[in-house]
Amino acid sequence: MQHYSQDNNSLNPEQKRAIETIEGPLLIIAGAGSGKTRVITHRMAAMLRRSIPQSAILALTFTNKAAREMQVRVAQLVGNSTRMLTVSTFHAFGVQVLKRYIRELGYRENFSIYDQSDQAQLLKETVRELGMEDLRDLRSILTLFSRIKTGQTKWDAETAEFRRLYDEYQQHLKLYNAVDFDDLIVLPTRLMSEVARVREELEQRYRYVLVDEFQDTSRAQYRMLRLLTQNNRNVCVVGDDDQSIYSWRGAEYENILQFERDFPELLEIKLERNYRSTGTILDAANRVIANNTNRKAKALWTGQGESLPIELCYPEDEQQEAEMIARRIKSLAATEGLRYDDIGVLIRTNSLARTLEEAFLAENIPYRISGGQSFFQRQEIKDLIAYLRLCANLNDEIALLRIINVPRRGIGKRTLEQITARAEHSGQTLYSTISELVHAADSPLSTRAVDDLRAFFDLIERYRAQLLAGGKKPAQALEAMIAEIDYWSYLVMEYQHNDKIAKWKYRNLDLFVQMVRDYQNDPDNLDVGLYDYLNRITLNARDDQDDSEEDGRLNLMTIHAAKGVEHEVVFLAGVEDGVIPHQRAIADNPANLEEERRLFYVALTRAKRRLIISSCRKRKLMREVVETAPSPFLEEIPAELLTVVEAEDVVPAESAADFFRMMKERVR
DNA sequence: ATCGAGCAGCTTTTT
DNA sequence: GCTGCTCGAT
Repeated sequence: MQHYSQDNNSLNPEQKRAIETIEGPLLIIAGAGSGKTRVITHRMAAMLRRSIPQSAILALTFTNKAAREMQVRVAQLVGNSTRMLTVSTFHAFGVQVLKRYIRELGYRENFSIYDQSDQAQLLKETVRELGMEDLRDLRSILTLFSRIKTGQTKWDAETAEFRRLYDEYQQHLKLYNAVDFDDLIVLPTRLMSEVARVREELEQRYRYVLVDEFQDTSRAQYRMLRLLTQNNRNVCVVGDDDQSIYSWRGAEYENILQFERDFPELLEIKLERNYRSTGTILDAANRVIANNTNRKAKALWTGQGESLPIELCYPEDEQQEAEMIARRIKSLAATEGLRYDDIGVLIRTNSLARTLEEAFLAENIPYRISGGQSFFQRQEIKDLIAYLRLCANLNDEIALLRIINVPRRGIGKRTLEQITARAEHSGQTLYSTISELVHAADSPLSTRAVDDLRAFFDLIERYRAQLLAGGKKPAQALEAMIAEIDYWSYLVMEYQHNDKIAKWKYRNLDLFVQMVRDYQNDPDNLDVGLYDYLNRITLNARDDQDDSEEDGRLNLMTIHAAKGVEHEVVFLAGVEDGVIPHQRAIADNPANLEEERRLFYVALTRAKRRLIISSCRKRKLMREVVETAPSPFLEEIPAELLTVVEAEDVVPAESAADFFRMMKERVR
């Protein structure tokens, strides 16, 4: 398709070397578009050909999507099933380890995984319990907790006031038999360093470890990796410091330097030949990223000669920008025979998506959006999952609190307060307190409250038995439960003004049941149960769509989500000062400017052939329209690589009226 | 116990 | 311009 993409059978000498070096530590610095994925998958295939058993190989990726793709590609290369090969994210791997060994830490195997909204819920509850009125910024507190837990931050005078809250938060997690995302990394690490048997078993099994997107590993992840590999020393990491864009989540590309120190005998290979982009695009990207200090020297080059200039245009506002992009996409599809899925529209923040989506809808362009709210984050789905989670782990208080009165069953604030007080007093979990109250002869609650509670208790007990009993089909049980709790009536009640929403939500429940059914019918999942499914859902929060069914669609995504992706044509929208670099990102720390530049670099290098950048003169941000200036990064692209296009030239007219006037003139 | 009005805070990125 | 939360009224 692309005349300059790499031939399927040929590998350049560096790639070959990377693939054939199987033993010992290996550091691959892989520039954008240098065939990184290709090298990793071929390397794994080479390992298998040398009779290294699948089960001895562990490949760690950054997203679930990347993991799936890698697994498929290796399977294609070896022409065989790769079921015993472990390809997963750090977090999913952590779950596996915890499932096997978490007892050593005093948890049980049916632990729940708390995502950020569960965490926020738990934090709120903890704040309330400690009687701290000052709710302040929950999110920044959670960020602090995360940094404490992963060892990025230590308690100091400034943060001391939250220490008690943190301890309490931790205690609650344990009591609920729940772990948060950071625990998925931190607890396995602790297990490996504190329990000799765990580490021995793991390193005996995983004798060969690969890590993709190494520049985005956190310190905690690196610690885990080092423990796992420092005896075997067969560890291959692949990364590019110029593409490190997750420092806000704890990524430290300095891990590359640490790796060199910890594995001094390593072999370092640089992949600098770019097979993806035209010379123009690559040149622009190189020039931009050269403005960053503190990077590993690297010179990407391509065999490609001259090519299309990068287009730059300045629409009046986001409306005009969106229309321009939509029409341009249509004309590209018509004149150049491009498929919509050859095109990517990249944005810095999710909030920019809406206007673009409207324009695509208006122009009938099928699109898919990655990022944004996931299916599993929707209220109705979270409700259902909470039921399942409670059945799986009766201690999961966050799940219990979510659904104890959803749909309404008469267990209101007062009743709940009484139960909570009692539970706190006796140091027991809410659920066992409920069990006690339901069975007790004398109860401080009214008869009616007890009856309502008993109905709830019985419901959970019954479905718990059904859902967990081997052989029984969870999907059927789930379906029966939805009917029994009459979630439909609940939706009708809640959305009486808008039965469309109610219907839509109910349909989502159906979809969810279908997903559970598909999962339980998949022969690959025969040996796994409800817990595994729930865990998988939590970890798969974002990329949950069936990509296979989405062929032929335009890709609209954040730059973060675009990592590892490439497109023939890339539109880069909203390239304004304050959007990229994002104002918030540089406000608290000017050093973040370099990360914003890397982000811009990643965006540029997604394009193979054509790059179209737009920067609006005005933009509606929050509630008001503000004048915007072009991103300073644009000045870092040499002018001769750019051609400025008038938005009006691309878009026939600003309004329908103008459009018709023009048409008339033409006819005349 | 439930509902609705009014208000606050928010939109940086995600496993 | 939206969501989620609190509080007061029923």
